[in-house]
Amino acid sequence: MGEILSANGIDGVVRKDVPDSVISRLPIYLESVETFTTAGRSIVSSEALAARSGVSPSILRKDLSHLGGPGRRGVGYSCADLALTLRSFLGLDRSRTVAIIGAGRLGSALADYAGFRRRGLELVAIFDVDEAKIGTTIGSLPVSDLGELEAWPQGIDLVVMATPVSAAQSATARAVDAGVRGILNFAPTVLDVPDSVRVHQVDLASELQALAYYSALDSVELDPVEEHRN
Amino acid sequence: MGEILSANGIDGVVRKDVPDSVISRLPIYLESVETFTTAGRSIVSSEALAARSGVSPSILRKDLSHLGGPGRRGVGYSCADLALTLRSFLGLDRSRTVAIIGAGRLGSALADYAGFRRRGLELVAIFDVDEAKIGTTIGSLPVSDLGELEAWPQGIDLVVMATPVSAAQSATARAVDAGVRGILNFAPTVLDVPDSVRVHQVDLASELQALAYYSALDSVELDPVEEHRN
DNA sequence: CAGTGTGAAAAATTTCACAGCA
DNA sequence: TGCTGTGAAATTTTTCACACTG
Repeated sequence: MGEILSANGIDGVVRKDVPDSVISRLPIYLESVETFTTAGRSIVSSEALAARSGVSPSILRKDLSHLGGPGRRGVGYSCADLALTLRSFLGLDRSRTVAIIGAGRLGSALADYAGFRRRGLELVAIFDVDEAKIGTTIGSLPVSDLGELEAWPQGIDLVVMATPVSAAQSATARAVDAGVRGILNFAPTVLDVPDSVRVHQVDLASELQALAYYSALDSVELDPVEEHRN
Repeated sequence: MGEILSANGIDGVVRKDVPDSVISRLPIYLESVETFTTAGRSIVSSEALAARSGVSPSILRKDLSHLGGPGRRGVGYSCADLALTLRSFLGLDRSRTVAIIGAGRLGSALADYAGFRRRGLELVAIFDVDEAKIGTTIGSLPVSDLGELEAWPQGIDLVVMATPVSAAQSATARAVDAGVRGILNFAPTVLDVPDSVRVHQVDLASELQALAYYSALDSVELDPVEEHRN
């Protein structure tokens, strides 16, 4: 632990290239290992961590090997060390500023949901364009005018886009101008952004429609004793 | 168009095996093609559809080829036919019943969000265990006691799980007993279900943490003229 | 001809199986 | 001895390039 920083380029140099598929699972491992820590465990095996995370032990070990092999052979992973390594690797040691754009039902719900702070994220603003909403309070945060986004004092790292489809692209343009680096988009539309900005899509209806497909399938055989092997 | 039904096994026979990765994109194509229809287009090319959907044209064509090749060579895809084919393939021609479990902030917001009906989904119930919430109204639906889930008259195909982590597994057990076939889980925990039930996970904090990783990366070179090729 | 459909190649991801180290 | 770390194999997914058809 420490090699990670060099493999990582804390100053923005190289950062070993880790596949997206791996990155997307690391936060889940972090959450799992914290559950074990809370439960009083100090060491955990790849098998237990994988089970809690919903993946196979081999993929968990392979994924973690990208962080320099944070475990001890014949023993397992130290919960405390692994959590530290994961947080540092994900860049959560200095907490990231998050803003929600869209103070409607969904935006309001998301503002409450998910202990941001516990997970290394700091919700610093909620924006809207609706005069009627600006100035009202959600949780303990006031709703600000979207026009203030670009000049926001602390700077904003990440945005949760909770606007209607019709407003999403123009709000995105503002966020990009403000230097936002990642957008979690709940509007069911593809956002146009430069390559320097990453967009992850969350589409409730599409997810449900995909589930509908499987629900129509008859529960044909599915080798009944199927579980993660190895 | 019609071959799809036989490849599909409307009566629960074979249903050609289509990869999950493909299934997850079909709802997006459906949404895109409906946008074109609404805009008055009757024919659309793989290039235009792919651009609107955020994928490459070649993957779109390959994906759609699983539905029996619904396009016309030298011409493109008929918007109307393609929408019909997609809906039928996904099993959305008869609309699927959906219930939300958890009438907190998030559950309430999701109940409003996303025109369910327009997308072939029918929100039929919202459940909670909290006496104080049961009987109140969200949108136009009353909140029902979770105990009523199993005996719900219409039967429930899909569930959106919007409970706290602590309640998610027990609510899942009830849903499974009630014959639910798919669960969209917003609680950041892995649900234990039989193989006949599918779970898709949506984890706000994990998504943001993954974005945090990329936001920490310096916007190094990224061949600036990068776009979908072919 | 224009643009889909599709084998074949390439790339990415997952699984296997065991070497290596506490 | 036990469990991680990891090359190599297997599998899945994406891309390519062009044959095919209206």
